[in-house]
Amino acid sequence: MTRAEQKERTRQAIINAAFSQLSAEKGFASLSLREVAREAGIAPTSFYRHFADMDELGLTLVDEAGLMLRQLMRQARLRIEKHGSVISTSVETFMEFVAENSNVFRLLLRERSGTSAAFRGAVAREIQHFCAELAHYLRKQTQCPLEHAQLQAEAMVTLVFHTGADALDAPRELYPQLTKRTITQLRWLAHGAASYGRKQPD
Amino acid sequence: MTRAEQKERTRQAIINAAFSQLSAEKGFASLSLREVAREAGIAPTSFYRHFADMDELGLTLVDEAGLMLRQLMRQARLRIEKHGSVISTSVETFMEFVAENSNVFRLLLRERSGTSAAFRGAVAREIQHFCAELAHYLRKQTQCPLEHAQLQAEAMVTLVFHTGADALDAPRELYPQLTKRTITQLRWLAHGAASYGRKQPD
DNA sequence: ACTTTGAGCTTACAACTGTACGCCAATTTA
DNA sequence: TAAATTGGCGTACAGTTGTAAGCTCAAAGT
Repeated sequence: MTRAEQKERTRQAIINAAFSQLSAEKGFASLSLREVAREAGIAPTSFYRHFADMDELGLTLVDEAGLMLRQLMRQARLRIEKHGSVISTSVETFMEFVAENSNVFRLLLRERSGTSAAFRGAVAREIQHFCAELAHYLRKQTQCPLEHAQLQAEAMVTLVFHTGADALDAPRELYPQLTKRTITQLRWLAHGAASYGRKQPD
Repeated sequence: MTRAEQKERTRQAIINAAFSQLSAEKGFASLSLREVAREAGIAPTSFYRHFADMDELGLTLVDEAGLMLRQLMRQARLRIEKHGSVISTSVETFMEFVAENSNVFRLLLRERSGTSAAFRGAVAREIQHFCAELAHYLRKQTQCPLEHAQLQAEAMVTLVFHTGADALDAPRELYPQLTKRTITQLRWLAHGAASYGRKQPD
């Protein structure tokens, strides 16, 4: 089985090479097959033994990023159970994620509005997962109608993601301020949804 | 003066060529100087008589887009004075803008998280203008503290922009639904900010 | 032990990129 | 009218890209 093992290893080398070449100045679109192959330590044409396309690589990266997103949510839930305060804990956890995995978050952020419909769809699906889980959680907590919860979850995720995007261009010292602002926005939203909801059920 | 006149004309030809080559599948980054020159009807090297760089062209495009954004806000205000309902009128006006100028909106959306710091900065500035005007308006209307208004305006713009992004990939039939959802989110936010604000002034 | 498989390599090519250089011709200036 | 300026052109070059074709050779299958 050393055969398949070796293959998987260079496959990972390719994926790692791609991730490590992403940066603030370089998006996936401006990544070239040859560059990736070079950094992965293989010949350009060997790339095709693992991926048919750069697009296929990209979708793999998005999948991996989505996986990390789900881990993030799990971690947030754990912290909430211990620490209590739902909103602030969530935002803080998310900001940590962005700080420590900026390349991963940037990938999601960019390809969400990128030039490939397949990429956009993949990212949208990952974020939708995220929203759905959050909505489920909200519904348990506030016992509001499902559609309500979904709409609120979507807005929350939108606001948090936007803050994450700001964070990518901000020095670390500003993170507390960004976090605080976002927490306020989310509290407003939650409060409004709770009290306004009754007057306008649909 | 036919000299400068002619120059300005081909300059506009370049700008138009660039705009017309933007699409869902093609972002500014994947635009080539030669392609743009070809569509503008000039030789590749003639491009340099007008812009030092593709980047310089890009910043010009962003400026132009920002200008349209400000026109949009003016139009929204006019409609509000006639029609009343602030939130729904704003969202509807914005959705029309996105539908009719999708390439312009896409440019802003993409370069906001693009690979050029200069671009990101330029877009951020345009959106900040947008937010500031909205904040000014909110403050007049609700008489809340300035920081409050800015925070709320920022959240509103974030939510509306995000809906615009969704709209780019959605068939026209879904626009009313998207619009309705966003209006609800904005109402929640406004309501929450108004009532929650007193309890937590800062 | 023999054959098949397949990951990885080298070489090669055609397409495209940005841009340096120098010329032309028409407008503008002196 | 003579000189200077300048928008536009054609040519040319070096670099990069994706990928096709065919080889090698060690592991896996028989």
